[in-house]
Amino acid sequence: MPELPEVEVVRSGLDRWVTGRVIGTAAVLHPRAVRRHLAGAADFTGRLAGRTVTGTRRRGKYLWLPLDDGTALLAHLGMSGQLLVGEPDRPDERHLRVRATFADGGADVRFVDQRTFGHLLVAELVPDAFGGTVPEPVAHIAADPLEDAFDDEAFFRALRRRRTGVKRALLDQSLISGVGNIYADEALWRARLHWARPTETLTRAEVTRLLAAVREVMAAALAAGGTSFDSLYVNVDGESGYFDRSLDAYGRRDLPCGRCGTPIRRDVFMNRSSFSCPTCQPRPRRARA
DNA sequence: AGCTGGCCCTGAAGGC
DNA sequence: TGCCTTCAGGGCCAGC
Repeated sequence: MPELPEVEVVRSGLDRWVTGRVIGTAAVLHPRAVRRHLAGAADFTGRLAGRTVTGTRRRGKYLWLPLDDGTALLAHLGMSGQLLVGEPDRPDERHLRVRATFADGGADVRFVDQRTFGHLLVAELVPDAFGGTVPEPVAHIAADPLEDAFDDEAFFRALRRRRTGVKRALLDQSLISGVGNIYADEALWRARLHWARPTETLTRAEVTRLLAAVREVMAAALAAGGTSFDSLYVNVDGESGYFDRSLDAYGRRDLPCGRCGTPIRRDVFMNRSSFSCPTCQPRPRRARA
């Protein structure tokens, strides 16, 4: 389940392979992979043919390749999406959805996605709220916590205005982008906050602690090449990261908390798992799922 | 307007 | 053995 660190590993891995190269042809092998490209698969491939890739960019969990005509190839990996680089004559992967070849005949780029929650599209680059440009579908999301543009004070004020639980807020990409279920649980564990804590009761010191925890856990995951909890996330060479060995809360049901030894508990809300330490992260009297 | 829950999708794993 | 159920979850959107 790729979150910010995993997407960044993919972006940086892709960079030297694609920057400056001219796209030859693209092929869509599964229509669902381009379902958000509303003009359809033929328009999608038509917009890529002959374009030069000018770089690689990322915000939160979105990754894009700016093209030489003011558009960009945008990718969201969803739960199981992979962008793989390799020799064009290798066999098709089982869940190959989109293939892009290059005019020089060298290594191609493939979008492989078992669960089909991921997608690709081509969109115009538009100005964002921070003086840069982003693909149009990315314009509505917040900066991610590793960007200079992220405003800690504005995040604190937004949390105080909300009437929801802190984990739900962490997963809301319009407040802070790039955080998914794994890093939300890890950051809350590090900051000793329960997932159901009402955001309007958070103090400035707690939000500062939480943001520091988000940044620390993401930086550590990045350094380890990302997390691969269920082996579906891989870098452009098809290799898994090993940060899952360093997880303190996520997936550790009934295992001892690394700080106090209390068994980690698993709760279900938002139809997903939340792992926390009952001692370090006591449930607030007033809880908001 | 802000917030919540349902839905999309596939394959692995567990239960009977 | 084999079938059925459960689980993984990001983002969109309907509806309250």
